[in-house]
Amino acid sequence: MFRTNTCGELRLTDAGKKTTLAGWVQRVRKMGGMTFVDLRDRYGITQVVFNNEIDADLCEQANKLGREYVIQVTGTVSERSNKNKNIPTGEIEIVADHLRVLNSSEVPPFTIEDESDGGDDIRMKYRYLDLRRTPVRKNLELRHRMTMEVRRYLDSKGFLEIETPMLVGSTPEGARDFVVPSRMNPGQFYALPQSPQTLKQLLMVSGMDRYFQIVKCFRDEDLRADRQPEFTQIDCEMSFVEQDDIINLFEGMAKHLFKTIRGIELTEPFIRMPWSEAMKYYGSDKPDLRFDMRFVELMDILKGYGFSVFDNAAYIGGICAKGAASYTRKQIDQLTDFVKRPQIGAKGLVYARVEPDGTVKSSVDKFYSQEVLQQMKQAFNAEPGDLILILSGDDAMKTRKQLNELRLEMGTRLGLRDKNKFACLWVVDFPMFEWSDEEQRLMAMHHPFTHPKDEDIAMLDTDPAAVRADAYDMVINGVEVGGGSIRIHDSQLQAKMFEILGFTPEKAQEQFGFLMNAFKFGAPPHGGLAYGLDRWVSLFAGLDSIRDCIAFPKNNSGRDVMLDAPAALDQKQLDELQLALDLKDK
RNA sequence: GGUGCGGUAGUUCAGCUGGUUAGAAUACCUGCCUGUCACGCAGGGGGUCGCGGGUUCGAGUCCCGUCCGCACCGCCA
Repeated sequence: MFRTNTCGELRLTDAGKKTTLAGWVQRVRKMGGMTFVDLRDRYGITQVVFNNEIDADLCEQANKLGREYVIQVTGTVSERSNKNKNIPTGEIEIVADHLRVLNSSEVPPFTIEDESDGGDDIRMKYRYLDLRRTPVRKNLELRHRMTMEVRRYLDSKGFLEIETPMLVGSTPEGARDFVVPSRMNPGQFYALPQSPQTLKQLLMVSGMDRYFQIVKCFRDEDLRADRQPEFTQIDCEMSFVEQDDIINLFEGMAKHLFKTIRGIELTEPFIRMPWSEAMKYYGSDKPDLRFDMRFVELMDILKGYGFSVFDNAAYIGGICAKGAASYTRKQIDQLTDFVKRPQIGAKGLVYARVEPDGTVKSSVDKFYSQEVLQQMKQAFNAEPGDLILILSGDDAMKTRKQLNELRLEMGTRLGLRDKNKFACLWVVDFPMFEWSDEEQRLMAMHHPFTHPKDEDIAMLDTDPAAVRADAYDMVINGVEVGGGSIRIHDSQLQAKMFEILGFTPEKAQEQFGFLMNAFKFGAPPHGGLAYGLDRWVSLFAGLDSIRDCIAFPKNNSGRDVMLDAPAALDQKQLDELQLALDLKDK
């Protein structure tokens, strides 16, 4: 037997037992006549002791061990004279009587310890070593537990897990596709799915009723800390349901995860906030509701007093930062610089402090009487010690988005974005379309299969931009953790959608004929949702990047630095695919 | 496509307004050490300052270009 126990399980009650452990050498401490080895596996660390007076040869062997050697040790579980309270096995040690080196190791390029000295770059290059570290392993363990709970929950609700193909056809709408050339069909390409969207809808046509899949999706777009070109969705679809049915069932799943994984019992229903409200009060379709600081619009109060910036603005709005009146001039200047950064693009920042006596002192006092400023104070329900921050602009939506950045920044500065606090909500009633300047046409905000709200269908012909969709996102702490919609199941309505999106009937037939044809054969009403697994895990683990919960992630440029992929193909492979490269020189 | 920050020992970093032989910590190697657990003590080795060009008597330091990394904007139905 290679091992009788793991490095994490032996306790004082095991004292006196003979045991064999196998694992990696975390560290060797040579004391002259005796040598301590910390032996590590994924279950923990156990101290092994070699004593010169008991077996000099064995101790000499132990002195030759290096970091990350793989060894097998047989010995007796013994009570330690000096106990280590920092580790679960700290009350015992193994008094070794046999040592076998299973494999040696070069000195690792970074220290394989909880607090590694390695930066991201080198840890990614040697990710297999990084994964030996407890914090990283814990993230994968958490991910495993979450997928198990997802399967348990959905199975209990009658869902079938069904696999859909990874080699599918390219679709024009949405993100760029990763494409795969077909050797047997020269000049033709598969695409990797951006999501199994149409396939799961076809499964509904097939009567599968309740489907789910924990599935890789692929999008050839630029990366972010929360975006990888391949990522995992918990993809679900249901038939014979309305929006409420879906929201309730998947809110139930969220609560199940909170309870089983984080031990948090969420009893209240999640807030359901219309998209228009989210934009109006938070300037974002994914508001972070761990703190309030909602926008207050000030057009009525502050316009018309000769302050031209405000008098000419299409939008004036602000937030009230509780207790931030003590902000120094320097801190305010930092905030001003923050909102003026090109990525945010505000022209400037107006502030007002509520003094201890209740008076308001602002940066634009010369334009406003105390009476007007008091009116403003009332609008915010501001109290002495509060700091009011105001942005204005000639485009209401743009200014709200700027104010959103400021709100989040203030939330961070005031410590209101606690990673152990969770604020969940549904954002509902998204617009059906949004205008694309680049394409000069309406684009589907969610996707082209989304059902318009029944009461808005009439507007599809008259005012499509005003049509709202039966679409919903779940947002936790400002992170979009999932979203879905009721789908169109009528081929006529689907055809109309494609028309509005600028497809000719021929093009629509070519791209999505399979779906519209299927709808002609008794497609049931259906809808669904997809959760982003990587984001859920990151949220529960308190990670800054989803990379940290992915075993082998891509870097910022979409490269796998460990595999050194992507890479050029051999000429032979290109020849087989009948592909010739025509790379543009840089 | 764009903006910002970074690239110096195996690793993480310091290195000022340009100026002798580029430092620290840690890791590594050698020796000593019988209760360590971030062991300790003594000693040692280790550098294409990302790369290319320029300015200068002189560049890790300044300038230009380029590559790489990270964050963000665009993009991500």
